[in-house]
Amino acid sequence: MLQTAIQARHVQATPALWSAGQPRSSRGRIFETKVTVEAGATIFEEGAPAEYFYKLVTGSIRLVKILSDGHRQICDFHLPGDLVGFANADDHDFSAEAIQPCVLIRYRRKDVDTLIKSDAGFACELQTLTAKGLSSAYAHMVRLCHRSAYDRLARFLLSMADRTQSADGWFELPMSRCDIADYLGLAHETVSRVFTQLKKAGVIIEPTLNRIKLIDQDALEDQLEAA
Amino acid sequence: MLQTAIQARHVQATPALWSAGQPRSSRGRIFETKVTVEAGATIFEEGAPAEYFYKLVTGSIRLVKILSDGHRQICDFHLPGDLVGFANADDHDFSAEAIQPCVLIRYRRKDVDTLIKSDAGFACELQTLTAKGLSSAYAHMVRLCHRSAYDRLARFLLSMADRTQSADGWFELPMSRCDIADYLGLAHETVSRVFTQLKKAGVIIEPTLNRIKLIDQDALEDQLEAA
DNA sequence: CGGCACGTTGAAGGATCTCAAGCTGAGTGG
DNA sequence: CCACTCAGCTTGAGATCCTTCAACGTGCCG
Repeated sequence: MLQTAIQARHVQATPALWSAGQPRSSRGRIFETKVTVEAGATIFEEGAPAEYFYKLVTGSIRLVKILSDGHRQICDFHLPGDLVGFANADDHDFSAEAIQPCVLIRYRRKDVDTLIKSDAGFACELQTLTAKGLSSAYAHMVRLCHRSAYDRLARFLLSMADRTQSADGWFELPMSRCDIADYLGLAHETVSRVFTQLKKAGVIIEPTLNRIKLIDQDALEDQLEAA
Repeated sequence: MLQTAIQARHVQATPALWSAGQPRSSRGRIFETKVTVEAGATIFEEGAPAEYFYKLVTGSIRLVKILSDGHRQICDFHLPGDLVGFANADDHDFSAEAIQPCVLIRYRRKDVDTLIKSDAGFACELQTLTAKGLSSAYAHMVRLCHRSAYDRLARFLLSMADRTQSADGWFELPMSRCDIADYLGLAHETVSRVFTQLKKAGVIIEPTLNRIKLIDQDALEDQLEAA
């Protein structure tokens, strides 16, 4: 079992990690805590009381739910800038697992109301980030409702490219084929098959595992449009 | 073509529709507008500038996206109390269509920052509602990732029962079989087949179309757990 | 009565899942 | 340096479930 190794320290004089240059505080109270976790660590567990929520600074995270039949489902991948663990419920509906080493800013959920009331800038940003999360959740539903495995994977790659690709068009998938399968609602064998199909068709190149470039992004988008 | 027939009037002296008994206002400005739409009307259109967002008071709404291949997808059903049209983007990603006659409270998006800053109670409630939307979006993903049509529909019915059933266990589905199919990523024929399967198995009864009672909700939940 | 929208049912075909086996690369220990 | 192991990835073959196409039923409304 991977043991969670969370190192936390209060942010006293760090450079701008949130919107402001100064750590969020009020009347001497510190509301932000910087947290570091290693790859594979569990940040919070499904079913546990939702004491904290986080903003991801570096690294990547998967939101996992284990279904009663033992299947694993991934509901979201979080990248830097995303809000993590801000669900409605008192308990977490999902586990959050670090795919890579991560740095996060941690907030106490019960401070939310205080923070919103004392800091309108925080309130606005929190609102914007939550709405962004909702918007990306809807985008994922659109992917999931596409019948064909090819469509789902192609659209997933396009969105990952949008989120993470560098100027030369290359990007790195932090997650495994299994993670992708559990995210797209496919068997991992199917994901693998579609990957080779995409490579054979010259749609993508992948010289080493998970290092990817879309050969003709526009053509791929058009193809998905037309289909 | 169904024409949108939106009747709007400023809320001057209505009973409590939002959290407070008084319409939201600040320095003499009115921020809330009550809006009435008839069944089938489009409240806002995919691609249009997102000038307003809404809180649904009565009625039901579907969030629709037309895919490039002509397929229609429904990303969400909204019931009273839900926030509608609060996406991140400047333009709406989806159309919102009234399934039943609806009453909504309308807000101007560009007033959001002002409202958050001037009214902490509003800010907190907005935040809570958005998080609730995110949470229900994740719940829907879990449904969508279930392979079998039976599972998807059964879980959908359970969630609709949770949201809308009265004390005696009966509830009314406001949407058509086609709507459900487009929501669950299934063919409408498949939805129809599973409905008859559920009825023959004695899991549900449906004396008139869309008026439903779950015979043994716990047993159904257990069955889905076990599967 | 006819038209229409919606729902149901049947049959055939196809896409994905499951099970099973082989492959690759990294890490380990002799 | 090589053999071994293990996890993750790839590939193959058959079975299953859903989709598609098509026909029919039902209720509503002019």
